[in-house]
Amino acid sequence: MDNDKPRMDWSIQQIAALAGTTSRTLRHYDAVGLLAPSRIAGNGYRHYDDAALVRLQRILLLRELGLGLPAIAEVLDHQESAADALAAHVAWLHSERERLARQIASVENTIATLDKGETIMAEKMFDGFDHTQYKDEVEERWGKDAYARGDTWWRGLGTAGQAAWKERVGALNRDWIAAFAAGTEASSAEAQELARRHVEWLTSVPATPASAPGGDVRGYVAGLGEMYVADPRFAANYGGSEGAAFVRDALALYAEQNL
Amino acid sequence: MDNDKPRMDWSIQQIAALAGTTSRTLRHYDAVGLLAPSRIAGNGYRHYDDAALVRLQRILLLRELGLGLPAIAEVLDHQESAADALAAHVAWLHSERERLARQIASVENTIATLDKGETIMAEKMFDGFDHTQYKDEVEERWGKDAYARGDTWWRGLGTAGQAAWKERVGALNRDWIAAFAAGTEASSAEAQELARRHVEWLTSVPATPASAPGGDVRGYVAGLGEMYVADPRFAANYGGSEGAAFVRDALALYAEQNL
DNA sequence: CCTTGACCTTGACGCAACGTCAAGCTTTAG
DNA sequence: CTAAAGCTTGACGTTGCGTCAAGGTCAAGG
Repeated sequence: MDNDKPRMDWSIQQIAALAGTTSRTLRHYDAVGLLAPSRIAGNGYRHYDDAALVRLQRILLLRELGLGLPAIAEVLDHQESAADALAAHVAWLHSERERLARQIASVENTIATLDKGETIMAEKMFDGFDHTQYKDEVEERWGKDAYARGDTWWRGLGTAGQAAWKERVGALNRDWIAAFAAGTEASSAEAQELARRHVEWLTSVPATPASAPGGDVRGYVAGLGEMYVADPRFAANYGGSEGAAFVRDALALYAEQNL
Repeated sequence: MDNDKPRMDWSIQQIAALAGTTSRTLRHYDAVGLLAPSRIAGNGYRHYDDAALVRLQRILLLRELGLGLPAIAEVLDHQESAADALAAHVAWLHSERERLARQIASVENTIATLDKGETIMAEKMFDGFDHTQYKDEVEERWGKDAYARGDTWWRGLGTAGQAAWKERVGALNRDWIAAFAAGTEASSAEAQELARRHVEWLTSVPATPASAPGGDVRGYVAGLGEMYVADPRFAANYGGSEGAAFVRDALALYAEQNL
């Protein structure tokens, strides 16, 4: 008879205990407009009824699933179809998990390197990179002038600058290898971000057409990718020919879409 | 000849570019004591040398691997063996990845539930147990004093204790429902084990006669079983009246044989 | 009437790691 | 000489509350 409409009236502590949260959280939700008290007494005390409890339960459920408070508000207030919101959320969760996988690969890679060669990172992080080693290639492909300019730039860096630059290359290569080892797609956002970094790196070297004012950056990047695959010395930097192919594909796609 | 001792001196922007980061980050590292400039000019400008660059490179490498700045400082300053720190870190990464996996499963589970029956997550209401909701019943059946004691006990648990307790109730109820759904007999070992857990749970609540020193535990348990069937609010916790009847029978048998 | 003591209120800082203005001084290029 | 860079410190914003801090409210007890 009188239980058809349960007229509940809880204090902030009580409803917090009922829902398994804290009063601070309730005040926070009130502050951000996610859950207002059903009633505020003359003394300023917050009071909640059963409708508020239902909403609170839903909020906490969605929060446990990892949604942010704004997203929760979207679902509860503006008919944002919980299923859709959760579907989008689960996609984000998957990408996060993949990111962790890559980072794990990267860290384990670094640990292995540390265990093997005790050379702590930085010094000869990238032993495979000897500037003059590619003198002939550079001259042949992009002209003597290019090499001369590059050489001047390189020696101008000083040993510290060179170490820094090599370290940067090493980090980039490690990330490429990690991404490849994790089975990342060349078209994925991660691979494309690597491609962006790669191009950024290329254009920072004044010895290449990529950094020339009117240079054909796009064609240069594409050609470079092919060289990575064809030349075993380069391919070695990317985990062999397959890894290099992965780099090439990612670079090609990036060049096509962004350059 | 002259390159043996590189005497470098870069501005904040220059070293930032060399290392592939921003000047803001450099100032931040200075502020938190992770990397101080090698020199500060009379005009207040920060200047960095090659030693600072090496340190910066190491910082950025470790940061890319996901370490926090305090952890990085630990590694760089107090011989914290990079390999050990990274090993601990990779363990943390794995646990995070597993957590994401569980969350993904949970979200997909919820999505499936939403797709099937549109019963939006209201079912999870009350976790099957709302303490104050049954105030009247408790007072009527076992006296006002009992409710007061129970309420005191309940609030004395603290949020953590309450959450744990509710989780326990939830697990018990889920197991009851699962057993009922599986067609388990009330007299079976499984059902009797559930009944034992149920009584154990009841006697842990000081608000009931079950936990009183000379209380009539047996009669209490029997009466409680009847109430589960008669009261739809309780019955709902056990999969409807039939499920509740199953619980009642199992409890009655257990009380008869063991109490 | 006064005092606890429990419960309530509104601030406001802290956390991680910077991004992003903002206001103002210095140096360099034209 | 002036405008454009480049530098400085200062401070807010981000995510979701935990954690004091200072003080008002209310029922019970001396």
